[in-house]
Amino acid sequence: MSDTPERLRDAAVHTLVARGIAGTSARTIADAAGISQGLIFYHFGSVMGLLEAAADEVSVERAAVYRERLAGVTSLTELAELARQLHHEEREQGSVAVMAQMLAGAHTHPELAAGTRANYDRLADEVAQTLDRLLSGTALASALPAEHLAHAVSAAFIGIELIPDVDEADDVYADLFGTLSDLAVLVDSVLDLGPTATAALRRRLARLERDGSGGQSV
Amino acid sequence: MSDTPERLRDAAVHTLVARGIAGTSARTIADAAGISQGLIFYHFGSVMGLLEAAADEVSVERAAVYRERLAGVTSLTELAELARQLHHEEREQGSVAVMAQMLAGAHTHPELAAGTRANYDRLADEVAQTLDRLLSGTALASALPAEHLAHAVSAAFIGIELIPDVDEADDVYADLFGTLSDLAVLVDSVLDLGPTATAALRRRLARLERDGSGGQSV
DNA sequence: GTCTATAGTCGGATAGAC
DNA sequence: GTCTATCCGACTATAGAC
Repeated sequence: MSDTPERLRDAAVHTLVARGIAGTSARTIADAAGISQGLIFYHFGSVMGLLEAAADEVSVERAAVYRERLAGVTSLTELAELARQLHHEEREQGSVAVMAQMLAGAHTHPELAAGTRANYDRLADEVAQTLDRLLSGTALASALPAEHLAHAVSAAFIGIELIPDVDEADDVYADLFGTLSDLAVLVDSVLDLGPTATAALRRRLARLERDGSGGQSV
Repeated sequence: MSDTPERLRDAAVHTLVARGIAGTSARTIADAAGISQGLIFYHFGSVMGLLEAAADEVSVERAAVYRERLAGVTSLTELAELARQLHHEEREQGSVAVMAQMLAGAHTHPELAAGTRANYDRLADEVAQTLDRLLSGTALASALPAEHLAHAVSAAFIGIELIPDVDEADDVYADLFGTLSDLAVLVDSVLDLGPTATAALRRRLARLERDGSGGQSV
């Protein structure tokens, strides 16, 4: 339990989540780990080196958990519920909060951009695969590309971890995950409409796509 | 054109967007403004004071623009298209990018949290009012509460401004706004289904809401 | 109001003892 | 490997000349 690099990575994650990128320094991390500051440079070369290593580790660990949990999901409604659960766990492990702070830090230290983006993609890919499994073959497969949808959901997650709960009364998170549930229930319901309505929807979507007023876009 | 407080606010916004919260200091802002560093403390008391003033100003300005442009929107598909346009303008004015960096900074400087959250709410409220106008009275009014949906969309916008475009080839933004369009077209199409399908959808949503497996949630 | 100069703190990173 | 001590640059903020 006294593996120093491991303790430093953990302390880095904790400091990043608790104090933000602007409050994360060799000294604040070392204090959190109860270790001498110089060891960061001995083990990781630089503070940024430690931050990258810590962010990568937590990203890989959490992506594995996500993959396992996502595998059990059989509807968008269930997926929205899982999202809410994962968010609660994030409070402790903080992989998305870490990512948000690293993304903000990448504006200051561009060398962080590539690695952080890779971590973001790792998460988004897991979501994309699940969405693809749920949507492919349905009437909405072409109207709602899984990969694009996964990007939108992932971006929302990043944003969610940044928005502070100022007032105890209004719980932003309840609102946000409520919306995900609402949308999921809606799409599930649409998918579950009778054959007549589904056919009508297909025709309408096909026409709109042909007219180019939406769909794949750009 | 030589109003010093104004020049400092502009320089603060520019620095925040270009260099991130961790790279924004009295010196970097003053350099961007071509002005002595001490003036920040004379006019705003502290660096944080300047950042708050700058973020507030750009938030109020942009919210007014949003209000005007949103007023002309008549469908979700149009709304998604407007979102894409506004994002392009953000690159210069940067009100959402500023907000993202301020939110990241609020973890380091908790005194920024309340003001930044207020700026976020100002933006989300404009979106909520538009969504309410578009959705109220439709079959989806109760299934898709405008205020909650506005939170999700706003959070996604915050996240979007943070995600870096590492590879020139893959344009994240195209994906993200493509998804918004996809979703908007889908919901518009659902709203535009014939009376039989709409009635079926209403029944299904009502049943799910009664069973408590989704809807308003929490 | 704006400047230069400076005090005092905190940052990244290194050297050397153990 | 880990520590203490230290260099030096950047930071916030203030003082004082103009």
